[in-house]
Amino acid sequence: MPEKPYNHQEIELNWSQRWSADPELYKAVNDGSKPRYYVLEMLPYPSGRLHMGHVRNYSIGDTLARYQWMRGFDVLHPMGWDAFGLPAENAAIKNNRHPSEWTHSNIAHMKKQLLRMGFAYDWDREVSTCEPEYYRWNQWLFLRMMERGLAYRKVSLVNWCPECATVLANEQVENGCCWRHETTPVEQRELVQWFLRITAYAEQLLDDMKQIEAGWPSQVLTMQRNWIGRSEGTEVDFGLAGTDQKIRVFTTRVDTIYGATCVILAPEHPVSKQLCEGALATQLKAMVDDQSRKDPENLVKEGFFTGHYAVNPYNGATVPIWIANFVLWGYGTGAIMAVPAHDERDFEFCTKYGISIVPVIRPVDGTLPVIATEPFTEYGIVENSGEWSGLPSAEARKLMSARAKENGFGEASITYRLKDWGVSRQRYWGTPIPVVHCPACGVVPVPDDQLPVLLPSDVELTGQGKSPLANHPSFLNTTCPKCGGPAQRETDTMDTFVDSSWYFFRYVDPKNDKLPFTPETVQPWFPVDQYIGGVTHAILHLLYSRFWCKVMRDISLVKVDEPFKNLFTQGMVQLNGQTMSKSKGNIVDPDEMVEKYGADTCRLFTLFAAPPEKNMDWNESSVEGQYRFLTRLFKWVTRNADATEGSGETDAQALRKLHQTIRKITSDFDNRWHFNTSIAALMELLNALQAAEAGLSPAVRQEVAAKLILLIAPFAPYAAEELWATIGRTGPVFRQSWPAFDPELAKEEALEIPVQVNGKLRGRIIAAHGSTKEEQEALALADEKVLAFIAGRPIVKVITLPGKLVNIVIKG
RNA sequence: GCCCGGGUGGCGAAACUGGCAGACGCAACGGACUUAAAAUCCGUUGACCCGAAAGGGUCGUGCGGGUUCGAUCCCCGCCCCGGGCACCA
Repeated sequence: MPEKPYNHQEIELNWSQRWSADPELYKAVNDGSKPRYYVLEMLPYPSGRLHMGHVRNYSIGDTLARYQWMRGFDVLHPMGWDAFGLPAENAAIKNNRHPSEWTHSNIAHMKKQLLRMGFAYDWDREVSTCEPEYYRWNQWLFLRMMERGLAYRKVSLVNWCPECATVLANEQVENGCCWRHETTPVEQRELVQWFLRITAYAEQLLDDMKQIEAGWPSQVLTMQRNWIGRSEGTEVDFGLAGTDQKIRVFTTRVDTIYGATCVILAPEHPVSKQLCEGALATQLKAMVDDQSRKDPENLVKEGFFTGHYAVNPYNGATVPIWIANFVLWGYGTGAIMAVPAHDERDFEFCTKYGISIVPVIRPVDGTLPVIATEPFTEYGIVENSGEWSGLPSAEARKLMSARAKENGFGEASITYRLKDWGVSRQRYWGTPIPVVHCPACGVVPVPDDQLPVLLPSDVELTGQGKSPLANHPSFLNTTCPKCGGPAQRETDTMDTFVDSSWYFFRYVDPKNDKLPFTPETVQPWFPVDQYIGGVTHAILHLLYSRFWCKVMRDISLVKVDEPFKNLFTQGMVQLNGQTMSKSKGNIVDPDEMVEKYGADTCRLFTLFAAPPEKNMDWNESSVEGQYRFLTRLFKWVTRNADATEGSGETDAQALRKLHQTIRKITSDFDNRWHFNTSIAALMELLNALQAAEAGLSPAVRQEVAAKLILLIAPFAPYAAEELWATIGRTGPVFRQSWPAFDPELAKEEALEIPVQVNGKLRGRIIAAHGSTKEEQEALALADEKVLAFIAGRPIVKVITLPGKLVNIVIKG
């Protein structure tokens, strides 16, 4: 056949249409006849258009999915939409479009883009989290958590803009002010909100890391470990002088408690309010609302004395009670004892306010330090501490905790940095929280058979006032499921991280209307074999998903402890060293490149530019190279596939390169996914084939052409499919077997071995396969160039790695 | 400040982790084809030095030390870039 030109537009549009018209094409068989393989990529937020980060993520996943199909697996490769969220509401307010309409049109557009990229998804399993068919199961699962005490209400602080009279998300607070009222400082308001008790699973989330250690990047596990922040210490009750009241503090250094010179409360601590009257109360409110506290890096420690005193239960010492901006309400007990002699923060604070400094720990090999310019924060020997004096810190901590317990003024305690997950959002575009507030019965869960609690569509979004659902009377007013009396619905919706915490289970059983999914259906596919996504989700999404999985295990929906066996975190796509983002206005749209060069080129380029785990800087200059490569490949295959002439003298050479390439790419897939080197190997192969072309026999031309198509198929599916059809084979190409490599054919004719003299390359010898160490040494020592360098000097020793290297060490 | 990554030609990178530094691609330069251009094809391309040339030599993987026959790779001390955490008591 004559050489054909590579017309990417015609080829890709043709196959794109045929693929879209065939819903069976990418379906998982799911009958157990083949081993299963679940490839999962993080589902996108439908912001409007695909960006390069998506293209990179999905190119990696699609390449893997196609490879696993060719390896004979029954592959599950689904896609969906993380469709609830604030941007839809913002767009609604700005452009007067309904969030639903905005979201659905974005999904339609982005789906078209995904199809155009040639990604092989089983669209029958598409999940969109804003549909009632999906979010009703958020509600159902929420109710199960309520039953188990895992979902509960408590008072918590929210950002409040007095101008809009509404709650703001953290993203809507800019420089401590409202995003739409740049001069209006944001206040903190107390609101009763819903929480999920993830802290109850803190230990399991730590322990079960063992199960996924082998398949997850250690960096991600470390980040999660730090996030959970397990810390062993002691809780101690200080007395409030003149009353029976106690103030509980948490410390990891109870061994330093004789050096405590004040107690400091977080501004939000209830006792703070109690102790502050008049001018102090005003000062307190200002501190609570102070937005600069959210930027700890630049926070200047400030505080004030309450006029009250606390009593140290160990020695009866009376110390002043302060309130300070650096003490966190959300951690420990929200109150600390300050030991300036042995803690840097306390030192800084107490020095500033002239609070006394009492050293009580001496270094193991020294005397009690003079604390003048810096605290001594290490472990040492306890001093000036009554009966505890002389004990090493570690031992004192243990014994003193035990004493607190015995005497009823405290106990050893484990504290986590991890907090319970606040899921209430005073927003419209999210899952309604399925409870009813009844004046008679209190908080009443909506019964399962009344789910879903539907989000009404006719809601006015002004961005002002209370939660939008609270202004919708027919949604708000209902009857109590328990007593039948008039009641009001909860108007908060759920955090969208809820939606993405279990969608990958729903993919397996997406149309189930009895349960979130049937356990037996889902079980064979779990844990997910390979999850792929950005490292940006290393903490929240992945931690919530792990938590959710454990909860579902505890209610017998799933059997696995961990949802994702292997995790791959791709690097970010940057532009000039900066993350692409809307606010920076440096987003690159893939459409242009796809239009000009085609999806295959775009995919190859994305994979070729850098190894997938590394950040890549977007620089289109090398994209031409990928297009040229596909063009050359296309032409080579079409002009060789049914050639009838050729001597065959270069056959062995071509087959050798072919099998070396198969070996190389197979190992890249199975080990480290450095697809940049896989593609480079394919380029080398094509270069070699072009060089050998004139001497190839017809049989080898055909064989090599066919294998070449199979090798490129996971990376450039359109070109591969077109070529496969062009050479008269039956498709689809990604259902063919991945070519096997033959080690004999891949073997080099002879060994070329570098020879060094004193570690510097001085020559090369050609040795036969299977030649001995001695033979190779003899060859090296007979080599002219090598002899010239030795120049008759005495040989100290010769180091030979048979088949790899000879190094001759000489004197001088 | 702490914890991870990373630093290799003009650029993206490779070297499968102690054994031939720079594969593959981009860009650049030279040539062929062309009335011309584009496209395509062929060649050169780390720096410096010797040589008319073929060829040869020295240096070279952020900087400074070390281990080793041999270091981009291991160890010690720095510098720079990226990411995460950061008053977590």
